[in-house]
Amino acid sequence: MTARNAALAEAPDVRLEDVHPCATCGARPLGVCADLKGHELQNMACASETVTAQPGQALFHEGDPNPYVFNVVEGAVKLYRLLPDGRRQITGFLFQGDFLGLGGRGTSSFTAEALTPLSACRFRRGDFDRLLDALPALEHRLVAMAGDELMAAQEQIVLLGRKTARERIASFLTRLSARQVQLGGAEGRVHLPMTRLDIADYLGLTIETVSRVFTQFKTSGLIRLLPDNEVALPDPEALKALGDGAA
Amino acid sequence: MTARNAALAEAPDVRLEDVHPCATCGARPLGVCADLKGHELQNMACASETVTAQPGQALFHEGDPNPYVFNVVEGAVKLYRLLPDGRRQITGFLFQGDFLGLGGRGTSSFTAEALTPLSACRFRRGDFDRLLDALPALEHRLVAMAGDELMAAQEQIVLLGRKTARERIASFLTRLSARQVQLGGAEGRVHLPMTRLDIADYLGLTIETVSRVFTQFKTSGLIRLLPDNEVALPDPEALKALGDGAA
DNA sequence: CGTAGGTTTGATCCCAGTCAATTAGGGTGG
DNA sequence: CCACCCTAATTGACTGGGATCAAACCTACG
Repeated sequence: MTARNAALAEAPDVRLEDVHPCATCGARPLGVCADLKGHELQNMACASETVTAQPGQALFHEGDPNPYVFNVVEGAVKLYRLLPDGRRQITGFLFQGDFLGLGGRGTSSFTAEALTPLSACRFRRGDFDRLLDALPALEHRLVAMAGDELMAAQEQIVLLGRKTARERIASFLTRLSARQVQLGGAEGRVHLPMTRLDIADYLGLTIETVSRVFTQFKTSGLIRLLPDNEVALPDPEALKALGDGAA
Repeated sequence: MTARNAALAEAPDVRLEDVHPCATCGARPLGVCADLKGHELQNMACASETVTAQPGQALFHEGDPNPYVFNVVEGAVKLYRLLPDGRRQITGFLFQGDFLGLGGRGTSSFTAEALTPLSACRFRRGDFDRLLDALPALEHRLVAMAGDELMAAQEQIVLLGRKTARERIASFLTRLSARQVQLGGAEGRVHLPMTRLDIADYLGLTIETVSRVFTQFKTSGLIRLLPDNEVALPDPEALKALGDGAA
C-alpha cells in the first residue's frame, strides 16, 4: 500500500497494471498468468475476483455444477472424491500458483477444500474461455501447466499402483519438500499442512500405516518430527532413493 | 490411391484437402485435428509424417530424448514406467484419436509400446509448437483433450488408491467398453487387445488376481469369455455399479 | 483443569501377493 | 492333419503387508 501510494505520487502517468493487485501477487510467477504482459494481465484481472476460504471450507463439492476455474494465490487445498460407502481418495494437493478447473466442465467430479486459510483468484468459465481466445500466451501457459499436471498424475499412478507404504511416504515427503523449496521454503525441512488422515487418503493407505511408517523413519533417522507439523529430512537423497524404489 | 486418382480425373478444381490422407483418416473426428478447417488441416499435415509399429515395438523408451508428439490413427498403445527392480506400472492405454506428448518435453518419463499393429501421426515438437501458435483451434482442442486426460487420470488414481480387485476390474471393463462403443464397437461386448499381465500392471494387481477375478465374474454370470479375447457383458449396469463401489 | 481431535501403539485378520503346478491356445513343421 | 512347442492363462496352497479393531496417549483450546 505504501509502495502503491508512492508510485502514484511520483508518477502521474502511472500505468494501471502497476497499481493492480496482480502487481504484488505472490502467485503470479507460478500461476496461469505468469507469462502475461501488463495490458494482458489487466484484461485477465477484470474477469477475476478474489475469493477466500477457511480451513475445512469447500470451494465446491463433488457433484455440484462447476461454473468457475481458480488459481491458488495463497494457502493449500485438497481435492478428493468419495465412493458411495465413504472411502475417500485425495487426488491432489494444490499450493500457491496451482490452477484448478481443467476438465469437468459440467458438474464437478471432486470436492475442493481449503487446508489452510486460502486466497484464490476465481473466473467464470465462460469469461476464462474468452480470455483463452484473446490471450494466446495464457493458453500456451495453460497447456504447459496441464502437461505438468499430467506428469504429476502419472507419478501418482505409479506410486499407488506399485509402491510399498514406505516408498509412498518417502516419495510424498520428497515431492512435498521439492514443492516447498520451489515456493521459497528451506531445504531439508517440510511443513505438513494436512493431517495424517489426509496423507493416508492421498497415498492409498490408512492413518495407522502412515503413523507407523513415520515412526519407522524416525527410528531409522530418515526423518525427525518437529513441533508445528514440521519434519526435518536429514538425508534427502536417501529418502528420494527409497521413494524411487531403489531397494 | 484409386479413389485419389478418380477424384483428380473427375474434378480438375479439386481442393487439395480432398486428396490428402487426412480426408479419409478414421481418427480425425477424435484427434487433436478434429476442429480444423481444410486449409488448417493442410498446414498441420505438412508438419506430420505417418509412422507404423508392430505389436511389442516401442515408439520411444522411458529415458529417451523425446522430440516427437503423436496422434494415434489406428491400433492401440500401452504406456508404462518401470521401477529399478522391475516392477511395472502401465499408466494408460491409447486408442484411435488419442494424443501422446503432453508434458515431459525433455526426456520421456515412460515407454510407449504398440499393442496391435499401429499407425500414428507424428510431429516434431518444435513444428507442433509452431502449429499451436498458428492454429488457435488446435490449441483449444488440445486444452480440451488435456482436461479429459486429467479427468481420466483422476479416475485411475481413485481406482488404484481405494478400490478392491473386483471393483478395479469391473471399472476397467466398463471404461474399455465405453471407449469401444465411442469408436463404433458393439455395446455389451469388449475386445481386450492387451494380455492379463498388461491388465494387472494397469490396475495395480498381479496376473493371478486378474485371472481369478475374471473367473469369479464368469461364474457369477457378470461376464462371458469368448474366443479371440472378446468378453461379453450381459449386465453392463451391474458391472458399472460394482466398479463404482456401490456395494 | 477437562474435553475433543488428532496421533501413536498394539493385537489380530484378511485380501491380494507369492510360489508352484497344470491347462489352454496358437503357431510351426513334419 | 496332427504332433510339438512355447507362451498365456488358470488354478491351488500358502504367505505377508497393510487393514481392521481397539486402546492409550498427546496437545491444543475452552
